[in-house]
Amino acid sequence: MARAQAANTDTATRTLDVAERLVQTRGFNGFSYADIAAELGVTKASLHYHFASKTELGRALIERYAERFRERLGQIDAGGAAPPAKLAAYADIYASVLRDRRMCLCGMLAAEYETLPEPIREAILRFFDESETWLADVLEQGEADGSLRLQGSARDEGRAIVSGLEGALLVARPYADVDRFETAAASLLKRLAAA
Amino acid sequence: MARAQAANTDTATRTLDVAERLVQTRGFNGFSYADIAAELGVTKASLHYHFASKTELGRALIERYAERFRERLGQIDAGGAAPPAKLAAYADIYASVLRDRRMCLCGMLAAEYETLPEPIREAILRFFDESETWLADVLEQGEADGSLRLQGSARDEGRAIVSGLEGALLVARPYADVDRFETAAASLLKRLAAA
DNA sequence: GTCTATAGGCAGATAGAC
DNA sequence: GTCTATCTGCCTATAGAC
Repeated sequence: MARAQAANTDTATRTLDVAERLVQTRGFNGFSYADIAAELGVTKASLHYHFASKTELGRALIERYAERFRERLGQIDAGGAAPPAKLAAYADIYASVLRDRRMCLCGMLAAEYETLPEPIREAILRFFDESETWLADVLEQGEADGSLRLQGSARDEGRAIVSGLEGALLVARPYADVDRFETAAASLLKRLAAA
Repeated sequence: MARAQAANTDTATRTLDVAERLVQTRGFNGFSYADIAAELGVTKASLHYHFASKTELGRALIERYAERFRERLGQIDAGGAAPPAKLAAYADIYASVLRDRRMCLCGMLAAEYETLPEPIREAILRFFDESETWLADVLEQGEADGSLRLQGSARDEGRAIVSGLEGALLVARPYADVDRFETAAASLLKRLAAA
């Protein structure tokens, strides 16, 4: 993991890549070490060398996913767009997940929440909390500069956006219908546009 | 199943009751025949007598769930309330699911969609289709009588409501926070209220 | 309709050689 | 860091007695 490895091709990273896709498409209870091993052409024992337990693998998965999500939020902030455009860019993160025919990693894990070990549970809640905090900030900016009009508190509107987008992903995926998602997302954001 | 059984206490019915709760809380891949058998105090073999395969059990589960959902929609219609009140009653079906600390059965299965056998997949899509059709009707009534104001088509607004409520359930459940759901649901419906 | 017994497979995980 | 081999336990499902 350290040193000058070929960054994206070491076994640990490739394991995370495959496991991430499997969780996002099949759920944490819908794949096994054997699935990953077969796809990478290694044995299950090798995987256990890098991630001692499935719980540890899951924790690492969320951590990397949240970190990348955080980076994308930082890029949106750095772009300096107006609040409505920031919200659209936020929704487009979700759209890109669906175009990959995946569910949001943490949305999927939220469904399985009751079956998951404690370290994973905590990480899921932190992920949603971060999104909600970032959205609340954007919504407050928009209210301040007059580009957005909120009906409830920034916190509550932020929560409605997160859950609205997660639900749009959840339902659109069985239909394999990106338009279905786009329409729901647009309707979600439209109501915040200033009159 | 037929005859004059004590309606709600025969093994088939009790199996459906327990399995339904397990799917709604843990997912289809998160429980086993052994879990149900232990809770009912019978053996796994007995369960297989009533539901030969887990797939058959799942199909029966959705069928009963959809039928009961259909009945509740019928009751709302029979109540003769105005469209905005009908929407609130619809959202309250979801709230009652969350109060039971459950996810919508079909929302849970939507997450696991890719891992599910074909008969179950079909039943999930039919469930969402029915809700969307019913909602589109209510929304059109509301637009006609002036009690609701739609921004998009009735079909699209209906879809946004279904996915918005499913997402609100999905995210609120890990937080075990009914208020979180209520707030998101209210915000979802408020924007349809006539000016 | 429920039971005992069991088949056959896959799960997550570990020991120890290389 | 990857392998072979193996453990233990659970999974869905079936056969056949009662």
